Amino acid sequence: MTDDLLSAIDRDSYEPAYAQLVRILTRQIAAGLFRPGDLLPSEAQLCDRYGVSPMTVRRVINILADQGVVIAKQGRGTFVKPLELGTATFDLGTLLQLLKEESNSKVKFLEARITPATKRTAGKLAITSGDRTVFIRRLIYHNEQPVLLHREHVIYDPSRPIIEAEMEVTALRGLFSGGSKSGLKRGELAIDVTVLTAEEAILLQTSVGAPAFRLEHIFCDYDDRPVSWGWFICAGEHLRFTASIGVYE
Amino acid sequence: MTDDLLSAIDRDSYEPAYAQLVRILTRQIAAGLFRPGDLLPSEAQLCDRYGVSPMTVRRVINILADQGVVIAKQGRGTFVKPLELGTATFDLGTLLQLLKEESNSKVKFLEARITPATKRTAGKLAITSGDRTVFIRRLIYHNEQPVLLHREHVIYDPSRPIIEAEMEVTALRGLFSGGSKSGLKRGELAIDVTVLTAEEAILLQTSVGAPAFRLEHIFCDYDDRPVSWGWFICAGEHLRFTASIGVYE
DNA sequence: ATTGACGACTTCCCTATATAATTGTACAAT
DNA sequence: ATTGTACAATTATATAGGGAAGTCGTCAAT
Repeated sequence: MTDDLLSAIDRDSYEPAYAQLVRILTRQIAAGLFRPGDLLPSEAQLCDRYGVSPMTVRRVINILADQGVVIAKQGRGTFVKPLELGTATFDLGTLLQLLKEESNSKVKFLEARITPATKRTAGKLAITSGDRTVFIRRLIYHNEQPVLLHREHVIYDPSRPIIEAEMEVTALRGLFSGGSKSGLKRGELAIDVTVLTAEEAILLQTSVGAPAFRLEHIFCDYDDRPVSWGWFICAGEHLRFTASIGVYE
Repeated sequence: MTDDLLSAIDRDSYEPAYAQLVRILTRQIAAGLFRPGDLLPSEAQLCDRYGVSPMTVRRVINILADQGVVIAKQGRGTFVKPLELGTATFDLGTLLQLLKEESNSKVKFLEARITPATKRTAGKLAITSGDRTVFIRRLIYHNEQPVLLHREHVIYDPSRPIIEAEMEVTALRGLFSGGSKSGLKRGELAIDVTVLTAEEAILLQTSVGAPAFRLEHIFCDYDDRPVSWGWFICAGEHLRFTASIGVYE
């Protein structure tokens, strides 16, 4: 208790004042000193209490607010937010970490050929059915073990000089680390569940019917035209998305 | 072009200056005026260009930076970030939206009984095997159709007054909207894939072996002790996680 | 009892200014 | 060639304060 009350900004620290105050308030909330629904001290009070300027306190409140820890209501005060499932966010960090370590991972090209677009592919890429696309299949290994199967359709259009660069980017390495000259503007991702087909099971060296993630992606260029559509298949045993909600000290 | 160059802060607008500038810069980036890797105008230049104070520009840069659109490097400048898969974040918004509309969704209690903890449950809840827990099974309907199956183990310990409140919170409604008096501090979530067992398939009125999401959760109280462990099962056909990366105007 | 005006308090937005920290360059000294 | 120094440009942090806008209670007028 007294520890929390005695906590103060250390002016000699390399840690900026605002960061220290974020830490202090977060810890106080985590310790239960302020519970969900409680009113935090007003900004003026925090200024006096910690000897910082209003702008600094505002900055701290803003940070806590878009961390989702508190919510500030004009004219009323700043309140501690309760635990909400909806605030949980999952990312691809775990998936990508596997592949970041170059040494342990490698990519095997299975196939790359030019083929007319099916109706479905044409729909996804906003082209007309029968237009030519480059179809690519890759197998990504981690520790000598196949983990990801990647299928992708890339628009084949010699009139677009972008294409060449796309192929680079789509070379996975670029996709993950983000090549600077990509010419890609945005992408849409979606996660589905599926069960492995016979072909997929063989490639991924596991059993048919096993549950798997399917990560679909579409990338668009600066004219908002789709350039590539594809998806990764990953057996469930190799992947898990995790998230945390609430306050962590 | 000229449109982008002529764009200015409207002082009479209700939209704050910082928000307007975020919008302006975002649109310029989305339009390809600044490409990945490019250097943005310096903060001083932006001040002159748009007639705002340095603090306001700093706020704008900060917002863009933690949106992942740009990255500011001290002493060098602010750069436009390339597209990176790792920045994609998925949330439970779609899942929860289904259940927010009270009218279309209802919860059916299947079971709630006190039972000794198995080894696995004890491990998850950090109690000793054989301790009593409350086991709960629920079925969540949306539009008269079963969508989610929920299983949960809650610690049964009369000496903890929290328990009573937990039961409230765990009453789903509270879980989603976040009861203010929850007494819960934090939670861990994980998404797995699985295939439906016979029992699950019957309850969810779909077929055995169908792929499904499994959303596991553990909630802890203010002493960091686990209070409840459980998971939702959702057939894949009803759920899809989506995310976007890149710049949206 | 209801309404309306006022004031106290709060968060929100913005300006103006100053100082520190980091980086890169140019140039002189070694 | 390498090193060191000085300088300019940049972002990062912080101070001090003012006005706008929202909320809530008080108190007088109706």
